[in-house]
Amino acid sequence: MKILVISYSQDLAQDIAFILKIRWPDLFLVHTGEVSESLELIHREQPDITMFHIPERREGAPPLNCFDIISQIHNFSGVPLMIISHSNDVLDKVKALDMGADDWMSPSFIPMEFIARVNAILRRCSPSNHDASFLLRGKLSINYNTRQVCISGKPVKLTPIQYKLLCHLIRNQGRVCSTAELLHHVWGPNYSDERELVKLGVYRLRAKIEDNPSNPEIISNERGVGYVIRASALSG
Amino acid sequence: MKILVISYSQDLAQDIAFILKIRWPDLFLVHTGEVSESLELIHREQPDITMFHIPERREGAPPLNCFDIISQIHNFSGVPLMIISHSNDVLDKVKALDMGADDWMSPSFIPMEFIARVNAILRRCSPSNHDASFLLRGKLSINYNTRQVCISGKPVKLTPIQYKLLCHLIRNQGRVCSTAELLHHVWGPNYSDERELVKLGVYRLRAKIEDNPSNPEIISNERGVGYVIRASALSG
DNA sequence: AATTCCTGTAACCAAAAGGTAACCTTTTAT
DNA sequence: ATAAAAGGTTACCTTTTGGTTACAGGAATT
Repeated sequence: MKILVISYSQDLAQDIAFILKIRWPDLFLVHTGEVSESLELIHREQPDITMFHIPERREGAPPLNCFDIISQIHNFSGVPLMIISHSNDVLDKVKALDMGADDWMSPSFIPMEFIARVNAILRRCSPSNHDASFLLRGKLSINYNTRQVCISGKPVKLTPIQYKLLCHLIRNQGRVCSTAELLHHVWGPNYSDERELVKLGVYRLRAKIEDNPSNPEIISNERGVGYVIRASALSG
Repeated sequence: MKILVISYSQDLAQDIAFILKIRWPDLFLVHTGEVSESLELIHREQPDITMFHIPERREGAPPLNCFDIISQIHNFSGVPLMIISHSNDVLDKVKALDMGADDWMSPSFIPMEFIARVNAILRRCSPSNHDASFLLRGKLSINYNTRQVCISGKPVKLTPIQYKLLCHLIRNQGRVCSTAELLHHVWGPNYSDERELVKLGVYRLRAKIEDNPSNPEIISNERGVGYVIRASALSG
């Protein structure tokens, strides 16, 4: 996954790089040079997504025209573009989006939202990338597109019920999900008293995702209530 | 251009419809009914984009789980989703985007920005974006003009259904397409329970494009869900 | 008119998944 | 200490699913 970050603020570039590393430890490029160089870089590197930080103002130099840049890029590349700009002017935002930008964020973004939005764009723009819609929590990763689940990098084949069960627990990570709740969400609204099923379901899921199923670390039981994946459970 | 708006607030639905009419005077649908009906509507109408307004709170009824809805929709459709929600919680936003939403806006959006964002999503997701007249992915090539399909350079003659099936899977490469979705897209909206057809259709398609049909490498099955062409499948 | 091709129906089978029930183990309450 | 309850474990059975084959009706082609 090749990510190109173009920023004229050394600090912001650093910040973005740091954030992106959380999710894409391997590949990214940061550039803080001149516009023409940046365009050249897009052309040469063919990144999967480009983040363009438009500076508020540059001393000496003429003010950068964000729209010119977008249109220039789109002359030779269909690369997904995320604009990062201080401007609060809705007109700027609208114009940028209309000209071909895929999203627009303020530089004071919240890292998690930033990553999520990058993800959303990548998912749409490079559906061939099997990494595009996925969640990484410590040793566990889930790709919601391919429904592929990995534990410590190793792929695990889950049945539909097991997959749904894991997703629900992950989605509600840190909160104890009652047996009745799991039954309802995973098995469906027609089930309500068959709590045996949850027991077996968890057992079978554990058998596939726990290092030592008889001493489970990921899915823990809250006696008399239900099951939970604690925040600390996936760090190993 | 078919736009589906699902809202539980009659007022907001009206507002959105009004705004959308500025840009797309012709086609749109608004729905304000029950969740199951809404899903059914997506299934039947196959909109190009869906706006989902998550209500703040509904009296009497259990609170709507936005994430469940997204995940349910993605079980049978790859329709682009824009979530409209009052929630200011970044975690909600991130979760929704991670689960497959394409954008997230507050109901107090500025109309122009709303339109611009819908535009941006459509630009990326609309089919016209996908059918360059020619596609080359590893060993597979498709000429959309002549409908000529080649595997490792060798031309393959596909029947209409087989061609549509392959195109849909390729267009959604990396995403598991549910049996229902395939049935709907390939066979048409009048089919909904004849899952036998998909089974046979895939079988016959495999017979033509797989090196070893009884050990398929291109089209893989996701038990209990559907079929997918994985990103890695065409490299050979 | 004859033939080929495409599509859908039906049936078969093996494998996978899910469910039932029993039994064992641990925890909790009396 | 003992019984009861909850959860873990196992074995077995039924249902579902997907791959496969055969066949027939209808459309398209010759």
